[in-house]
Amino acid sequence: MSQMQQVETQLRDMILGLDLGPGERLTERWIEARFGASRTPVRAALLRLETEGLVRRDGRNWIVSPIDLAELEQLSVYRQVIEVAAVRITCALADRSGVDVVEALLLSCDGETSREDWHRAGMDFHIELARLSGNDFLHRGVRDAMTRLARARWLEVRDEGARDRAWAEHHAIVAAVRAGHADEAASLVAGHIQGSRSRLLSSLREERRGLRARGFAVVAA
Amino acid sequence: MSQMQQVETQLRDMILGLDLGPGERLTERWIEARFGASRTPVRAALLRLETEGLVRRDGRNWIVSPIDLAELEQLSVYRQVIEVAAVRITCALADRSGVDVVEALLLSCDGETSREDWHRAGMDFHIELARLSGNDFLHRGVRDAMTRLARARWLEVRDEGARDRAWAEHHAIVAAVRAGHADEAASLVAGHIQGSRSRLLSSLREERRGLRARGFAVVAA
DNA sequence: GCGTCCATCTTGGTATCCCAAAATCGGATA
DNA sequence: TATCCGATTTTGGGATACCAAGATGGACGC
Repeated sequence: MSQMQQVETQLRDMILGLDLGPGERLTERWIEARFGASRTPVRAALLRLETEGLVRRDGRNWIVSPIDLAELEQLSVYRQVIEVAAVRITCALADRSGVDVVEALLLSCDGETSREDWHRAGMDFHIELARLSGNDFLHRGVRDAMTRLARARWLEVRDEGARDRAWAEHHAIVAAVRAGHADEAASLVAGHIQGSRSRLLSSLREERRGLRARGFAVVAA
Repeated sequence: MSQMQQVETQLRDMILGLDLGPGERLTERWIEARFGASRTPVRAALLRLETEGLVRRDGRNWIVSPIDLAELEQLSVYRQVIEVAAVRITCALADRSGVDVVEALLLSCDGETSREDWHRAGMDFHIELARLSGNDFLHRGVRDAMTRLARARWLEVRDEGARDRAWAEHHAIVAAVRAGHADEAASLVAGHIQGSRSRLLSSLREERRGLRARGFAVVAA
């Protein structure tokens, strides 16, 4: 694997894992030293992460993208649009056997599963579900949206109840898709995303002070 | 304007204007010489154009992205999903005065207008229409999709009838959005995109031999 | 004539160097 | 002590040097 890809993935992991706080300044030279690469791959990685929305420019400088509540709201609307469209397309397919793979993602989580793995499986569920549509743009759209949402979801305070409810909704979606019930699947997906959105945003709005105190830039809606 | 941005925009214009044929190989050193910049800005430009889908890697090399009929088909589905969603959102807004700007785009074209300007106005209509929704992700999604479609639309053989019909459909969409008739606007947009898609694809499929003869890589569906 | 193999050239990947602009820090001054 | 100003450092943008891997091509052997 080339150094550029190494820098890119490691930096992405640090950002998504909140090792680098939202709003934190990044210097090319710090990254260079941190990962033992030269500036060329570092700059390439930053350019790619910029298009993913994980990093952005602040004047001449680089910063880790702040958490922007308005952006999260728009993102949820976008997700709702494309995920609903994706399941509708999937329901219209003759071969929907791919749902098994998606269901396996759900079944892989139980009481022993770490918080990290729940988090990842939650993202992958939506990404893989969209992939079943066979439309790369819907798939990539969901993937990009989930990437941008990842840090916020990590920050969200979730009770176990919410997690179990989300998992139940995921199962219901799988069942509807498997049965090919497009309208039902669409409304389940829409409702699920709507619910995630309101929980996420209200949680973040409550937590906002505490997060800023931790040095995390959280931009209001 | 920085050199990187110059290289990026000029290279993009050459690709979209078909001065660089689909499938053509690009070497960093050729671009460097062509634009009088060094490899640093050249590489940055290539990385950004890669995320726009205008350029891609072929092994270790760079090539101008071929025209991929399967991709165009998926792209049209994606467009349909997000553009319909965008006009529905716009129709639900209290203030829809932004449609005037979009309508002005249509009115700026007449018999004297060059083919280039018609082409650009056709793209901008859809992009600006999506922007009215106020959702950045829908807006960017449409912008990216139109960028990827641009070369194919350029290649399409269009009679003046098709162009006028498209313009009439655009006007109808504007009227429906202004009146706030969401369902009507949605079905007009869906129909318009559907029609564009079938005309575009059938035209390209017919032209495919000729295009390949001109050295343009056209990948089948 | 044809295929194979080795020298050579080209290419992208990486490291490093230079530069101009911006930020920073210290000291002089009011 | 507060403030202003300039020297110094730091930063990103750009240019260039170097390298390894892959492509190319021509000579040699069959």
